[in-house]
Amino acid sequence: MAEGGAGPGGGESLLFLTDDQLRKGIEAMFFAYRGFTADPDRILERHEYGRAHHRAMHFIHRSPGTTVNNLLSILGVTKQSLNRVLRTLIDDGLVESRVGRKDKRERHLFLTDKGTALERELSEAQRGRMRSAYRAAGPQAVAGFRQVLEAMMEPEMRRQYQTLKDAGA
Amino acid sequence: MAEGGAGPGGGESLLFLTDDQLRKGIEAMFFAYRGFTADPDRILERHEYGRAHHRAMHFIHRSPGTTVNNLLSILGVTKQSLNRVLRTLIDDGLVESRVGRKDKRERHLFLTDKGTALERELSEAQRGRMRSAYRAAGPQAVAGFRQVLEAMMEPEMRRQYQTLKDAGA
DNA sequence: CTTGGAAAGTCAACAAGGCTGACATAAAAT
DNA sequence: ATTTTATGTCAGCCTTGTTGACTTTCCAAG
Repeated sequence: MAEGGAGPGGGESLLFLTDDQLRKGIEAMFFAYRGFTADPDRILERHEYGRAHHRAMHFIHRSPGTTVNNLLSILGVTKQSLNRVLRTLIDDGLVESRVGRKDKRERHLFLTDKGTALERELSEAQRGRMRSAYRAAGPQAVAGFRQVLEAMMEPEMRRQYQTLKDAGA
Repeated sequence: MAEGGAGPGGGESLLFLTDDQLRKGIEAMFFAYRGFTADPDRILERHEYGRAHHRAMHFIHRSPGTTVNNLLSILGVTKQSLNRVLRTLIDDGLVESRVGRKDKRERHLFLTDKGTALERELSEAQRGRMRSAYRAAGPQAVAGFRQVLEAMMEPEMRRQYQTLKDAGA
């Protein structure tokens, strides 16, 4: 099985971390991320949207009623950039923006039925690939995959991720 | 490679793959990739370059003397797009382009000393984060990480990755 | 109550880096 | 001699980042 050393005996950790091993990890991230986005990208192209629209829809679906500011901190882009994407989604009737009841400065975002349909199409494609990869690698590998990814995040993003993760669990 | 079922009780594979588990994997990829590129991005900004320059330098460093066409198929962009980046790197004296000895149509690409220095700065930052993540997660997790990523790649990119992986091993 | 600042969102304009299409050159292959 | 291949270049477009300036709303201090 894959080099890894692995097995029972974590003392090997140091041997393991040659620059070459690290480089392979870096390239694996690079190529895998391309695969990760490939299926949604093909669908988005047909609908004349981009990855930015997908990201917005994903997190609105994930946390319905979230505010623009919330979304900004999750996506890590400027509000102007997000706003452009959001505007086309609203104009096209995929997203609904409701003025806050308590604080009228806020806009609460929801997917419409049409938006929900596209989000499902996109996420089903993406989950399909993830499912195959998980099946091919096995449960133990999946646990390791998640551990390494989590350790790779910036602390602030890890907090965002944990919050989302816990909310959904 | 990891026998599909893995671990004690391969029967868990199916239970495991709820949409919620898959969604967490998707979000983990999203947030982790941001961390993955964060350090190089900061360095690149100081040098007035972008991620595209980093990618080109990485693979030229990885396979010195590679041709433009080779690089194109690895990076998966158009020649016009790559050329823009390559031209600035050549003009700035980070990359050298030598006419092929055997086939004079080809250009073989090399990092200059200056290019090597910047590449090292970038890759050291990136390896630093990868190393911490690997250490935090442990050798077994690393093996799983690599297995899942590999399974997630498009077949063509997996071939590219394997070739590079083997060449360096 | 009013006023001044902070917060949320919007509009305008610019830059990086993808893309396509058209075309030029040199070298290799037929 | 002709065609194909490898590379480079110009022009122009699109998406999605950016900053700066502005409006509306809220809240808190006077």
